[in-house]
Amino acid sequence: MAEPQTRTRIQKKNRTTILDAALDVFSQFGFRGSTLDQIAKAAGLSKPNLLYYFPSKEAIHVELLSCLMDTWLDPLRDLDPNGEPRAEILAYMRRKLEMSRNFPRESRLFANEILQGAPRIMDAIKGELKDLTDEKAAVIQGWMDAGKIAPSHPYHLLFSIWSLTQHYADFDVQVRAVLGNEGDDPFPAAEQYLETLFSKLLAV
Amino acid sequence: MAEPQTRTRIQKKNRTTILDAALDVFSQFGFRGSTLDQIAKAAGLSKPNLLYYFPSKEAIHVELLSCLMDTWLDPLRDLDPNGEPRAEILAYMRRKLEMSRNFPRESRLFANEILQGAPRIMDAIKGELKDLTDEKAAVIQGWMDAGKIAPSHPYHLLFSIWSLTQHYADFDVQVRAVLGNEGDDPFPAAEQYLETLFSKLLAV
DNA sequence: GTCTATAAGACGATAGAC
DNA sequence: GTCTATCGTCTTATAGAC
Repeated sequence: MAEPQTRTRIQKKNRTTILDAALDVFSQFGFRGSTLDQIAKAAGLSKPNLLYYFPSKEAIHVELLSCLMDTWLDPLRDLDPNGEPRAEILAYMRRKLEMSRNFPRESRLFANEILQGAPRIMDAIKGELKDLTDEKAAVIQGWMDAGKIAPSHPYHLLFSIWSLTQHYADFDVQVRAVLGNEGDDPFPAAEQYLETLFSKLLAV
Repeated sequence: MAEPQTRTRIQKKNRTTILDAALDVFSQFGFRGSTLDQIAKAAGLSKPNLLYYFPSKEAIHVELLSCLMDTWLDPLRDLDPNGEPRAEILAYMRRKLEMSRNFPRESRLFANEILQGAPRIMDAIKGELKDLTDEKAAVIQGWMDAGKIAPSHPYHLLFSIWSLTQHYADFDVQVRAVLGNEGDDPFPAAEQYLETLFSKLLAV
């Protein structure tokens, strides 16, 4: 009963610490390739202490994935059907690229899960993700039909935005190794290139 | 001494069977997430028998990766500096997309290795891959300088071909889930879309 | 060459002291 | 809440029969 807020605050802090450490590990090695020992060491806690806050290794992973899905779709949700079509799509691309820059671990966690056949996230793929994609693809198709942007394939247009932007998070070590000077930030040039690419694609 | 060719033929056949099974498993779960039991079961052999043909789990993985690098760069090697610039780049994109269609497991094996920080392939990335990329980026830069194709970033142009084409192998289950009718082949529409995309990007 | 049996250690999870 | 100790299982690799 004494200081319940303090206990809660410590609990939340430890849960956050564990999830952050787990994101480090799971995003790199996937679910099967990650161990509680690695996560415990990264979190600076003992292994049994992890399992005091989460019932199992899988529960930690599931928690990360469901948190991820919530924010992962935000950039696409913000695509405004009433906005200026070309500007809306370019702004969506920029938001996705910004997510790759600011949340590369989340992008790699997602990539790892998809590569493994999406066993723990297929419901969300066929549900939330597909529903939102269907909705926004219809908006884009409407813009194409109205002659606001050049006609192409709405779904593959969205796929191309996903793959091009997530590439800079998922294949970060390759991008930096090929560009050399690995301390340099590849994102400014990437943004400029992608703006050119999509501007030309969408121009009527 | 009796029938050495037969023994060799059996050995080669078993090595091939093991490598094919290992490709199935490693491409899905990565190195750390895969087990010899899975590979043995997929190959229809016993676990000790695997280790009769390869000294260790890591040796199987390394063998797969070095075989992969040999063929992975072929499409880019075939980019002809003396060809017609726009046609050469489009043909390269088509060759890469064809590799994603015909060798999706190899693409996912590569993606898994890069996601994990490329621990067993970084030398090849900084060596063969970077050298070839530098060489072909210079060719593309030359074409841009000569006004044969629209100016952009040669390296990011290559990155965009890699990410767009490999996406259809690496994120295959997502692509099919979002498109619905998962038996349908997404590659024809993908090829058409990517041809449009790069045609417009390169047009002077 | 292929198998069963097993060593030696890593792994997820639990028990119980503090 | 956090720890040490430990259980039972999984995993890589080896030993040795056939």
